[in-house]
Amino acid sequence: MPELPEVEVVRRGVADHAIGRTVSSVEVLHPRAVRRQPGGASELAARLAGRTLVAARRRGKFLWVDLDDDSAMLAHLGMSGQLLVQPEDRPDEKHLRVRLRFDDDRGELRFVDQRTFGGLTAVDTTEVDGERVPVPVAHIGRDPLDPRFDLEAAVGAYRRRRTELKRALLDQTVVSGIGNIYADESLWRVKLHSLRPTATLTRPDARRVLGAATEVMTEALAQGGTSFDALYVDVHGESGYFDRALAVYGREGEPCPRCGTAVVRTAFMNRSSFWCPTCQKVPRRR
DNA sequence: GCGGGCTCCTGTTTGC
DNA sequence: TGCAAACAGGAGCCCG
Repeated sequence: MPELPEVEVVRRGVADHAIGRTVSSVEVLHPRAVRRQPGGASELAARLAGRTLVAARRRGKFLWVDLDDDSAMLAHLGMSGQLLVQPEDRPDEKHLRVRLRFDDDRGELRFVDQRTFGGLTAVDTTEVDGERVPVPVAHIGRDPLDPRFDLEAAVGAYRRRRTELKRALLDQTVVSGIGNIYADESLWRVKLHSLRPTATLTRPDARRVLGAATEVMTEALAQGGTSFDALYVDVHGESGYFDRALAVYGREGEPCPRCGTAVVRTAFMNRSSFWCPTCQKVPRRR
């Protein structure tokens, strides 16, 4: 699943292969990929045609390209989305959803998405906290890799919440970029339980868990970078992120790398949490 | 305003 | 062997 590190790899690819180019046409092959676009496929095509891509930017798991008219092309990869720069004569991918052609012959940009949780939209931008961002991103918090990320503000925000720690980590409005995989890995690193009430977190606890999230995503980014192929804007998972050093995620029944206790999986918000029952004590009061 | 549960979707895996 | 159910999960939306 593309989380922050994978989206950053894609952003770099878009920056290298698509910036400075001018869109000539847009073809939508699946309406669900543009379901968040007011006006649908025709509106997306109308807003993008003739526009030049100015800069590739990211906040958390949201990726966008600034256009030369102060609007933006916003992409979210969802669970299975990819942005690929492909030669025009390359056969269409099975799950190709949107195709952007340019007014040059350096390949087309393809949005490919098997499970269609992702999407592409052309949107207005707005000023938030001294920075122009797409309107649908206005409520998304800065991610820990953002130079302007405010750690102490995030620590305070977590401690004010009346919820459980993992829920808070997955909430993109406070701190963005952390998904299910990195939430579990971060909690394991600092020996905290996913159900720990955020109200009982000490400031050092909150700093440690955010520090761990930053650390694990930085490490994954370093690995994701190595799988980058200059021919593609590549986020195809298989090669890139299965050799990540995951301690607990997806490792039910395997020994905890720290203490050897079998990793446990529990249901959480219609998905899974992986954790070590020895290192991560269940909070007494919930 | 905030918290929490539901929903969307499809290929793969698991279980009977 | 074959079919059906479970599973994966980000984020918008709606309700209390």
